[in-house]
Amino acid sequence: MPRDPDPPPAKRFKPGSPFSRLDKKKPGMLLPRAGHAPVNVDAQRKQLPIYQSRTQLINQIRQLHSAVFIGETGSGKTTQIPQYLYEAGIGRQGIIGITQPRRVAAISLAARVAEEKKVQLGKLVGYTVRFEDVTSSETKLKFMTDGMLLREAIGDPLLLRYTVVILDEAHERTVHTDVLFGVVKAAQRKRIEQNKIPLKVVVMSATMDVDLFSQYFNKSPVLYLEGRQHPIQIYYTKQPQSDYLQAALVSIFQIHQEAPASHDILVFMTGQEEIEALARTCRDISKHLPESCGPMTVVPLYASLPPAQQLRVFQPAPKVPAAPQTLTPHAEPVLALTCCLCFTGVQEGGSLHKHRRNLHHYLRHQIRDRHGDGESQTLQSRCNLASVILQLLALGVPDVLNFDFMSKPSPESLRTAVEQLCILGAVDRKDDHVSLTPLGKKMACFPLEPRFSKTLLISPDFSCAEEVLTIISLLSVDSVLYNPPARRDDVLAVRRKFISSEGDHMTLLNIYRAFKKVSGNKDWCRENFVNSRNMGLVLEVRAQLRDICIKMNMKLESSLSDLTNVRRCLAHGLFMNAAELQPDGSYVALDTHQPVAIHPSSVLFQAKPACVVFNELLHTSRCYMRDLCLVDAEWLQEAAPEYFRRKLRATKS
DNA sequence: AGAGGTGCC
Repeated sequence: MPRDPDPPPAKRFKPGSPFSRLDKKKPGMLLPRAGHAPVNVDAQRKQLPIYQSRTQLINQIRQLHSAVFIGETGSGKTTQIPQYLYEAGIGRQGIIGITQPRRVAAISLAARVAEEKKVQLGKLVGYTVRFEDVTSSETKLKFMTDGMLLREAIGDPLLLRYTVVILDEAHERTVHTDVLFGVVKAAQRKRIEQNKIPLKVVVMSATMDVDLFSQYFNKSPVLYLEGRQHPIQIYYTKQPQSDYLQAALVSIFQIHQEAPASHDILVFMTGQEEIEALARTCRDISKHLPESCGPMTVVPLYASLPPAQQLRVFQPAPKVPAAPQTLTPHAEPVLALTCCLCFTGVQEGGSLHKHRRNLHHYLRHQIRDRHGDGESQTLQSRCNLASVILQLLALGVPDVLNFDFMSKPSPESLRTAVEQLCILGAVDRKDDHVSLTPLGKKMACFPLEPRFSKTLLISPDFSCAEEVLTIISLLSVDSVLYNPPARRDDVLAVRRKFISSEGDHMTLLNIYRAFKKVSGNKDWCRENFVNSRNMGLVLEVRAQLRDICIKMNMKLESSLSDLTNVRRCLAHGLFMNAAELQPDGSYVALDTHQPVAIHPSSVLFQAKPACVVFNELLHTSRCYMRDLCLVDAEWLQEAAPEYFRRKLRATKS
């Protein structure tokens, strides 16, 4: 069928259009353009629209405890406001902390601001993300991930090192950022009550729906940051596009042909798979373009790329960065294509499923950005509330059930979370009062889900802490198993030598041990279809967890060849995630009695183990158990006799 | 007999 997408916006270049306005040579905005003539960063800073309102902004913030800023991407708010505050002497007694939802953003923003301040990164300007702390005693402007500040708050609930906390990208909310908001708000209130140096809170959002933020921070004023570096003009296609990937592709090459070579194109897509496919197609096509077109560099950008590759979008080149919806690089493209999806004309059965999934993905972001109601449900579904509750208790929040959440989780989900922590022995509950047990206190020290920190903490009782450290680290990162579909048979053949009939945990452990034997050899990884980057992360996570264990004086022993103890330990830690084989060959989860199935990726997929614990449940076409470990039913009983007695009663009644 | 989302500590 001939495809006839609407003429894309590039067709409409004409004098006075936003594109022709961009023809005026403007230096790159937020990031250095290495390779070009040296640019004057001071001059660049002064060109930012936000610079005009600098004095006014400073005067307003000086008088406020809290403020909410709305400024679109490109207004320069994230790089400039921290500097304005610092330059105006606001918060000089302490640190100005700027939180970001993502690591790459925290790192690249810090690098840019250090460049603007002409200082070495890690001195006046630094950043802190997991595994990387590029700060020093001199650091006054500190970019960090939200998660890092939340961790810091456990040791310092009043955030006394900070005089200003800037919560950036506030529109990208999760349960964790909601908790962070609550922690920051409480710290601010308590510091006033205790006559300590006040904490200024600045919330920055790219979207207009900031009423909730303003309300939450004591009806703080909302300040609008006018303008952006580059004007925006939105064009729509006249008709729905049956194949938005194809339409994007056509648009990309029309723009590439017509726009000046210095301009970049940014395409928003729904995920890694689409991004890689589009990048491949673009590269293929660009090889066969006439020379008059100029070269095209295609730079994919998504989270699972190595950070160095993610930063490539900031290098100057004619290029097409392809980014998922949630990742906005801090470069100003000449044109951003946001691809909306629709069902019209989607015919093939296989791709219908895919489109539906993508649409779902897309809508979720739309809904989350625009709609206040139902939001808390979306937020909850994305993360384990039990770990949030544990964290709150560790932060010293006295009444967790009535914590000042910006969007309150349902009482039922809160109850379930507390119940889970109770069963794990992390909390005690008397009437409505919930408190941390000594075990729970230790559990909160690990950057892990409660059931994993519990498993790790009891591992010395089974003399297998080293193995459990390894297994939990392996489960904490994206899979170390590399499964290119095109080489499926090779993968199966190579992996056979690691497979354990005791399940996925033991199989992963075998792979890790083999990897260590060859000292992390990259060729070995390639030959054995092991993702060496993720394996590298495993080593980092493991080292971090091990440090925490050592600080707690845990006895770190290895069970060596006998892995029964390891499985017993997993049974004792993961007993809430257990399932039993039924006479008809199906499985039932012992906790909820719901039917579950073994995920096809499990090494036990074709086996029929009588009793297993699993890592997580995946609700897709069915309810799948992922990462299974064979256990004895008796181990579960000895792990939590009371819990299983109750479960048994529930079954009978 | 058969899967597929993200980010963070």
